[in-house]
Amino acid sequence: MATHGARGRSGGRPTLEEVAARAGVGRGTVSRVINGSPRVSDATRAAVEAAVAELGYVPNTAARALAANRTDAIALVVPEPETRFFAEPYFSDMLKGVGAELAETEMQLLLIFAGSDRERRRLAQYLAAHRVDGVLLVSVHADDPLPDLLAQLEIPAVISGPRSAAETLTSVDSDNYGGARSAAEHLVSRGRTRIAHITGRLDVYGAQRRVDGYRDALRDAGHGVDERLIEPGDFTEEGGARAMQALLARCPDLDAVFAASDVTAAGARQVLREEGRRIPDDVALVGYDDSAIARHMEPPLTSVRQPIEEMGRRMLDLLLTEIADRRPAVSRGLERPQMVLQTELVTRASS
Amino acid sequence: MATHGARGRSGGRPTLEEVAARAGVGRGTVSRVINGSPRVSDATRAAVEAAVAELGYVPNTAARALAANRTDAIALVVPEPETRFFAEPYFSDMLKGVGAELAETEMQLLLIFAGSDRERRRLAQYLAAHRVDGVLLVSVHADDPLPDLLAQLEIPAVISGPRSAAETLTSVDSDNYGGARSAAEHLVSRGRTRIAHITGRLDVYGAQRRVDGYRDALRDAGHGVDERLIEPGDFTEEGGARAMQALLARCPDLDAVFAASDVTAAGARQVLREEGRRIPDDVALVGYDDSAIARHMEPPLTSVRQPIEEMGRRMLDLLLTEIADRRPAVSRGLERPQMVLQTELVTRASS
DNA sequence: ATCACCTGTGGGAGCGCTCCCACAGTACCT
DNA sequence: AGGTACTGTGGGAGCGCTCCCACAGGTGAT
Repeated sequence: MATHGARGRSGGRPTLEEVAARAGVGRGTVSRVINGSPRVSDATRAAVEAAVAELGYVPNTAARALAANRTDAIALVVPEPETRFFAEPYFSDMLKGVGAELAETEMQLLLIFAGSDRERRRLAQYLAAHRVDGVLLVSVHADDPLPDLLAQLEIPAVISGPRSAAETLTSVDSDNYGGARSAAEHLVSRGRTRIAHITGRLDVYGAQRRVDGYRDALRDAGHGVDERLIEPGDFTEEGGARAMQALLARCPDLDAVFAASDVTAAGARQVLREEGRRIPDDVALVGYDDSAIARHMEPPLTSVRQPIEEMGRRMLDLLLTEIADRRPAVSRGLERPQMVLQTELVTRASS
Repeated sequence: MATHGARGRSGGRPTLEEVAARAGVGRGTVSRVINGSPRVSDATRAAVEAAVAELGYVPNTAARALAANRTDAIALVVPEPETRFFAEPYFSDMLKGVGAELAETEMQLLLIFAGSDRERRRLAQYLAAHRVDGVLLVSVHADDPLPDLLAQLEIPAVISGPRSAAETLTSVDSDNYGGARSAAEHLVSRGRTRIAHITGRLDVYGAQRRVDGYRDALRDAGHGVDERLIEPGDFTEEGGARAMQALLARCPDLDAVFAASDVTAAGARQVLREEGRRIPDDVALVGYDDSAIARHMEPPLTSVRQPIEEMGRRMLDLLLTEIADRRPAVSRGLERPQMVLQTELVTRASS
């Protein structure tokens, strides 16, 4: 077996050097072919490709990473316990979008949960070691230090819901304001006048924007805003039930509810039913997300659809661009892109 | 800034060399401390650790991987489309077990779906590049070529359900035979005499073993086995419904059904209900997996519990051992461990 | 005093790539 | 003929580690 090098290798994987020897060219040329550089003649390229095929050459990722100072991997970081990840379709849809887009590339996707303190410490260590070229961040709360850590380490990152209007990271979001507004306007157009809102977690910026949209829609419709019709929730089913109880106790005359998520709406529905209110006859109900829950609810739930898969795809696009530009946009003095995708109201029997 | 080396570096991450200089020791010594070698004096170790802390040194994974020829990463390969992964609690439980055990180590877990042909080709490439030190394989069908590829590449691997009694890979499994047997015996003890079985996909070895357990239990109870009471399913809800219809048409006198999964049982329940059979009064129903579905079914479903999380933990244990031994067990002439975990029948109102 | 044998340490060589400089060859101007 | 500019190519240097050989210094036997 014709190998060179001092340490006798035992017929392991072929190296660039061996491919070069076989093709009768230099190391640099093989590298150029492997990496798709245009500065190679057609004949040479063909010879190299033949040698690669004959030897079954596969580049050594570690060597490449060391020499080129990149990893060809990106992380999808979910700052939640795994349980929530599996429970909420939001995440799997996002993953699907990212995965689909990523299949076009040579990049590797890592899924990292950072729900517990321990996991977060691990993640920090991981990022400090620069084991990924970029990070996709979903579901981040307003006070999360993760984005700052990323900025400090100069790791390209894209966030799925900005933390505030002044988000410094590149972000992709759906139009929470517009979505909420369309839901409230829809209820107004159905002749409802006492429209309540169960909010999401208010430390999530998008939840605040939904409240804004709801408020503005009612005000512009000339209904005015009754603050007693607004009850905070937390995106969960129990939170929705709790809020619904509070609302019914406070305003028994309400005739519609706009919930900040489908899961919240499910909790509200349960309480409405127990209290003998018919949906939609007595109380119209609208949710947010247009998840499977909405379609399977009894009656089927009107809901605001977010293009989550597309958000995933766009996030990846933006991240890859940032990585290609090799620096976070801010350190190049550019403004961070803030992409906002439109929502769509899906009308069903509940309203 | 005190850096050496020809290519002027711009104050990037500290290297081993810099830590060594700071601690006043050699490169080798720092490496020994980092890797926990015992051959270092306490004083030196302390000095190195101080330097590491001061400089915020984090080892460069790529360099380590290149020099040591390992990646410190393992893959959990799911030969299914992502959709099924999220739909079936089996996978997330398994992931939880693996994740918990892995948190103890420095290893990185990759989640890889290989449902489509395209994804499988990608995976093959990935494995050929030896980008992971080992592989955890779940839900593999009898004719899957993946295990052979792994063996050929000499990548340590552990499989979650053996493909056959002659599985060549290290495997972890629950006692499908015993689990099915306990389910059937339970129905017998409840006085049922016409006990049907809806099987799983029969190209999955575990599904076959469940049929065996069912058969033996009935035979040993002196009931004999009526082959018309066995109907093939495929672990899905639709499959369960279809099989239930066939069974009712063929054997209207059946008084119990043992389904190969909870999801299958859910499909069967739907049909039984439509046909006006009461559960458990007319027909007793038993499932398999003891998933959330079983607890939430109406009536709650008796089911065979598999310790899936523990299976995940055990798989990881075995894999890490094999990696530490640095060769797949078979090439060292050892017999592959075949670990089998016990199941437990959880009795509820459906039987 | 000599030898053997520990423990702890330093540093050369090498892992398999990419980057980049150097240079041969060709083409097209002055 | 000489200059300039490009294309295609080879190969040195270096990425930041681990591995391992060499060796200093100590200890206890002969």
